[in-house]
Amino acid sequence: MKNSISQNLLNWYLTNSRDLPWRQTTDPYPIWLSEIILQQTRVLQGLPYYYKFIEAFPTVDALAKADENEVLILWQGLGYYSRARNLLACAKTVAFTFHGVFPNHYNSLVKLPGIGKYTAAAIASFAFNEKVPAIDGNVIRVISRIIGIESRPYSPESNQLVQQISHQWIGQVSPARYNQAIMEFGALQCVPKNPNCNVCPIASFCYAFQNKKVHLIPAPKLKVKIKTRFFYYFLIQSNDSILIEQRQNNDIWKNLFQLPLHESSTDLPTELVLQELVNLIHTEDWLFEEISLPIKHLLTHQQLITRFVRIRLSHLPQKGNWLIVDKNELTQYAFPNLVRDYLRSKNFIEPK
DNA sequence: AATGCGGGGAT
DNA sequence: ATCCCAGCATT
Repeated sequence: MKNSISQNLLNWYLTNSRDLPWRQTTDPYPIWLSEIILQQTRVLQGLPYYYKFIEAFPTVDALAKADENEVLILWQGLGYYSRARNLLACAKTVAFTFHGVFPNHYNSLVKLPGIGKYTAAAIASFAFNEKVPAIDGNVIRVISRIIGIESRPYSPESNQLVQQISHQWIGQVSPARYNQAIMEFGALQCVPKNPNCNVCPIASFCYAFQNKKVHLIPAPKLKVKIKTRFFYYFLIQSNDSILIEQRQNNDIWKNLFQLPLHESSTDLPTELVLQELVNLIHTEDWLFEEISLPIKHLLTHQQLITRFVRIRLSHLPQKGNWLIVDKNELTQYAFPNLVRDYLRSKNFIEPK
C-alpha cells in the first residue's frame, strides 16, 4: 500500500514543480554540478552559475583539465569557495581515476571531495534511482512540521526521526521523484516563514498545522556571534598597473585574489593606516589620492569594515606574493565581491 | 558536537 | 534587522 503522504507529495510535484535544466536528464555530471552549486544556495541565485559552468565545461573531463583560478573566476560572487576547489578536485578524481565515469552508488559518491551525505543521496537517486533519501534543510522542515519534531534541527533526536520517516516515505515510490518532490515542496509550499497552509494538500495530516505550531517548527537555529574585522586595502597604482596578492591562509576567500591588505581588530585612524602602508611598501615616495568611507560587508559569521586607500607611485615594489598586473589583465583573477566592486567603481574592471 | 565558510533574497 | 538557503570539511 502506498504511503498517502508521499503519494500526496508526488501528486503535488506533478503540477507545481519548476522546470529546471538539471531535471531533464539522468546524466550524473549536470546533476552533480547543480547539486554542488545549490549547496546552501537558492535555485535562483545558482541558476546563472550553472549555465556558465555547463557552457565552459560541457563534460567532467573538460572541467578536470581546468586550472583552479579558472574555476574560481566562474565561481566568483557565489560564495563558499571551498565548493569550487572541491568541484575541481572531484572532477579530476572522476576524470583521471574513474576514466570519466561517475560512481553509481551512494557509498562511492560520498567519498568524493565536496560530496557529503545529502549530495551523495541526491546524485544516487536522481541519476541512478537508488533508494536513499536526500535530506536537506527543506526536508527537515517539511518532516518536522508534518510529524511534529520539536527538537532542534540537526540535533541527534531530530536526525534520528527524520531519517526514520524518510526511509518510510521513500519506500513505495520512485526514489528520484520522492526526493525531488519533498525538496520542491519545502522550497515552494512549506516555506520557512508564513507558508500558505490553506492551499496545502497535506495540511490535514500536518502536526504543526493542526496544533497551530507552524511558526514554531522547526525550532530556530542557535545564533552565532558575529566577529568584526577591519580591512584596509591599498590600491597601489603605477601607470596602468596595480599590485594584487592571493589569499592563502585558512580564512575567508581562500585562494582568491585581493589588493595588498592591512588587517586590524580595531578601527584605525587614517594616519596609522598610512603608516601601515609605509611599512608595507618601504618607501615614502608616493602620492596619496584618496581614502574611501568605511564599507560594511556582512558575512554569515563576521562583518568586515573595509576602507580602500588609493595611492600612486612611480614604480611598483616587488614583495612576497605580490603580483604586478595591468588593469586589462584583472579579469584573469578571481576576486571577492567586495574587492571586485571597488575595482569596478574605479573603472579597473568593466561594469557588469 | 561545534565551528568556519558567502552572498543574496524574503519577510 | 533577521532568517535561511538542494551542506561540507575540519577540529
